[in-house]
Amino acid sequence: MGKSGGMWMAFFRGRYLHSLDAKGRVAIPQRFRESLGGGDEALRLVMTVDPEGCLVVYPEAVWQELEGKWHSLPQMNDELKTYLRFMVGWASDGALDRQGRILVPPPLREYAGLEHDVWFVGVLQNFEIWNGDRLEKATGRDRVRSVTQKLSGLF
Amino acid sequence: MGKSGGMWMAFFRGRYLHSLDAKGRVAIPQRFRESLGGGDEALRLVMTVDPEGCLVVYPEAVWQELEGKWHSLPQMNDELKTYLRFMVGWASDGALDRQGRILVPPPLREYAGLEHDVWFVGVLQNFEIWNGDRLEKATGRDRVRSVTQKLSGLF
DNA sequence: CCACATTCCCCCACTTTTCCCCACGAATCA
DNA sequence: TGATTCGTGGGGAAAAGTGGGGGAATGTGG
Repeated sequence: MGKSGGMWMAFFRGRYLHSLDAKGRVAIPQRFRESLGGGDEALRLVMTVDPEGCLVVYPEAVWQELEGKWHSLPQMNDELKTYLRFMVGWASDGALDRQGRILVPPPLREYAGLEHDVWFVGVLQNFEIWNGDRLEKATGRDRVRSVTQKLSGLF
Repeated sequence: MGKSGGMWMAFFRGRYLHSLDAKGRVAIPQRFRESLGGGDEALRLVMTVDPEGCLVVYPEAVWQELEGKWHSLPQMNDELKTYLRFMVGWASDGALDRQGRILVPPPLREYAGLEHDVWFVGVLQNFEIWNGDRLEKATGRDRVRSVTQKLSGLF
């Protein structure tokens, strides 16, 4: 399922409830691990923050692409600097341990308000890690309905 | 009827009452299985949620087309992010087991309020899975009547 | 340069979930 | 009335997630 199907793009989909243990570790959903990297090698990733109040996780390759874009931008204005201070300043790169877990650094844990229960949410190219209450607010039906209305013209 | 008639399009039609077992599995109506995939191969599908409070199931091919469209849009847009968090964030892809059943992941089960009895409703390109009470409310005559009036110009 | 504390990561053990298989009963059709 | 199809239920192996002990690495303060 989702894995060897052939031309099935390696997108992240779905939501999973996992638990952050006392050491600050959390297991990446198996489904996401499959989308993370080729074969059974490194599985490196980059984690940073999102203004919505959650963490965002990119496969290393995707992140590098982003950095390339930022680096090649013509001029460095204040807005870009603010943006980079945010995205890059919070970024933490790492790898999965042998049990498929990552260690969430304390500052990121605090930023996203992560306690014991955390939600993983796949959004195609990357996935997010949420505090349950915040996620609920961000995906409430009322909000989704209005957004759906606006976007429905696009497809 | 409906099935082998020749140029009969493989749309989903009709409603069926099935039961979710203790393990969260439910059999896909045979009629729907026929419309799902070519021949007797994979029969892969993607299940997600609808703001109305039910689940939506797409054949894999239909879903991929949607993802392709989303993927081609500017990913930094907040509204798109909210939309993806909803549609993709709830998505679950899988295949039928040997008895033609799917496993409904607990979060989706809870979202749609699915207990033992669940309704399958075909709506052309995809089909939905409903809690009985919610379905009744969503398809009440009064509501349908007013909607029908609004649409009457379209066909 | 050397204790000491802290952090991180490996390994192991346990519980829960998922999935594959077989079997039964009702309905349908010949 | 026998055979086939379809929906339902459950056993059991495999996989995935969780928690904790302990050693290596890192960093800090004398």
